[in-house]
Formats: sequence, C-alpha cells, structure tokens
Amino acid sequence: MTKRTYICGLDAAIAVMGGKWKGLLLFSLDEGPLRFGELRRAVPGISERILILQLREMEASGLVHREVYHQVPPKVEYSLTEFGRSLNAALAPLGEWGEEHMERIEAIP
Amino acid sequence: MTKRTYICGLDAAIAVMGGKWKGLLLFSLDEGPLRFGELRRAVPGISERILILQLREMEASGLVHREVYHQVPPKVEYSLTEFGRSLNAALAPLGEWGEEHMERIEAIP
DNA sequence: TTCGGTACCCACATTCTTGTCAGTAGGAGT
DNA sequence: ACTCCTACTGACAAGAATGTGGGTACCGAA
Repeated sequence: MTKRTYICGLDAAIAVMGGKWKGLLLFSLDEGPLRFGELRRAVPGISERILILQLREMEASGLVHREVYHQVPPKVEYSLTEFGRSLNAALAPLGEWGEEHMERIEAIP
Repeated sequence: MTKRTYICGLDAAIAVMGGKWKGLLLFSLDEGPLRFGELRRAVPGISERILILQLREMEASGLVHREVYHQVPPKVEYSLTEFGRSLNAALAPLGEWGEEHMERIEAIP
C-alpha cells in the first residue's frame, strides 16, 4: 500500500480490499457488528494474528469501526462504516458471480 | 489456489481474480484482443515474467484465450472469453467504486 | 554476417503475506 | 491462591508472490 497513483478504479479498490481475507471480513460484518471472537468463528481458517492485522488495516482505511467496551473480560466490537458498506455494495455483484460459477472455479486446480 | 470449498462466492471470485495484476489485465482486455507487448505497455510496471505467469493462470481459469499466429516475428493475441467477460461485468461496480473514492484511497498510507 | 523484432523460458533473489506459538492484563468464579 | 475468559502483542518461521537479468527461437533486412 505504498503511496502512488492507481492506474484505474479497480486498481485502487483492490488495494483496499485485496488479500485473502478482507473480502470475507467485509462480508461477515455486513449483517451487523461482531466481536473479535465471533469474527474469528465466522471466518474459519484465519489465525488470530492475521485477523487482527487485517482488522487494523481495514480500520486504518476507514472501512471498519472498532468499539472497545471497558469490561473484564474484554469486549471489542467491529462494525462497518458507511465507507465499508459502500464497498460491500460494490462487491455484491462479484460475490454473486462467484456464487454462480462456484463449481467451475472449484474445478480449476 | 488449492482445491477446496470456498466459504462464499466472494471468496471464490477472489481466488480467480485476486492478486495485484489480474484485475488490471481483465480491464485492459475488455476493449478487445491485445498482443503480448501491447498488454505489457497497457499495464505499466508489470514485468514480462509476471505478465506471462498471470496470463497463463487466467488461461487455465478459462478467463482469457490465447491465439498464436505462426509468423516471424511471433505474434500472440490474448482476448477475453465469455467467462472472462462475465467476470469483468461483475467487476465493473467495484471499479466505479474505486474511481469514486480514489482520492480517499490514495490518502490512506 | 550481424542485427532487429517478438514472445517467450530459466535460475535466482528479494519482498510481501501468512502462519505458529508463546505470553500479557485484569476481574470473576471456585 | 489458582484458573478461566477475552482480546490482544511480539518473536520468529514458512510460504507465496513478485522481480531481475540473462538466454532462446525464428526470419528478414542491412
């Protein structure tokens, strides 16, 4: 994510939502705020560390909001910002496309 | 791209078009077939090797078609398949989103 | 005979991304 | 006193992705 001028909008969009997990996270948060642990369970296979890293990046990009409740044991909720929701909307057709062609994609090797 | 079951459509879609360059390549090929060298010029910054690797993957995924003309000097044209065009269509909103929020995205660091 | 032009391939090097494993804080429950 | 719970943090390691610099083939033109 070095400071540069992107070639086109797609390029820029991929810079913020690219990577193996961000799309899934956006997707998972679409229905409402989730706690850290809930998110981890919502995205099977992701490690705690990576989850945090991704969330931090998304927070820095303004896609998600992080709300800390000062309790013990700790509670932190993550939710989409307006910006995040708008990205999610733009991502929806891609998700549908993937859904439609799932079999073909899985057969790729 | 290991054979597995994807979590959702978005996940699957990202598996085929993820990475730094594939989106740009899809985008570049949208207006019509391009030769290898033309593609290289269309996507500034990509190295020859990476370009070839990406094209091979996209060919394997059925997104692009590779047409060889037996001439000297050699000529090879790359074009989108129907599958590739459908992906491109699903990608369009994301491209627009990026275009709209370009400034904000560039300011992210 | 040497050079130019095109689309590659190969070995290697570097950098980016992802993962593993242990450990911390602080109050509550036993 | 001891353990449990949650959301982290940090050192380190493995792997994937990307980049670099060379080389190949072919034919026609100079």
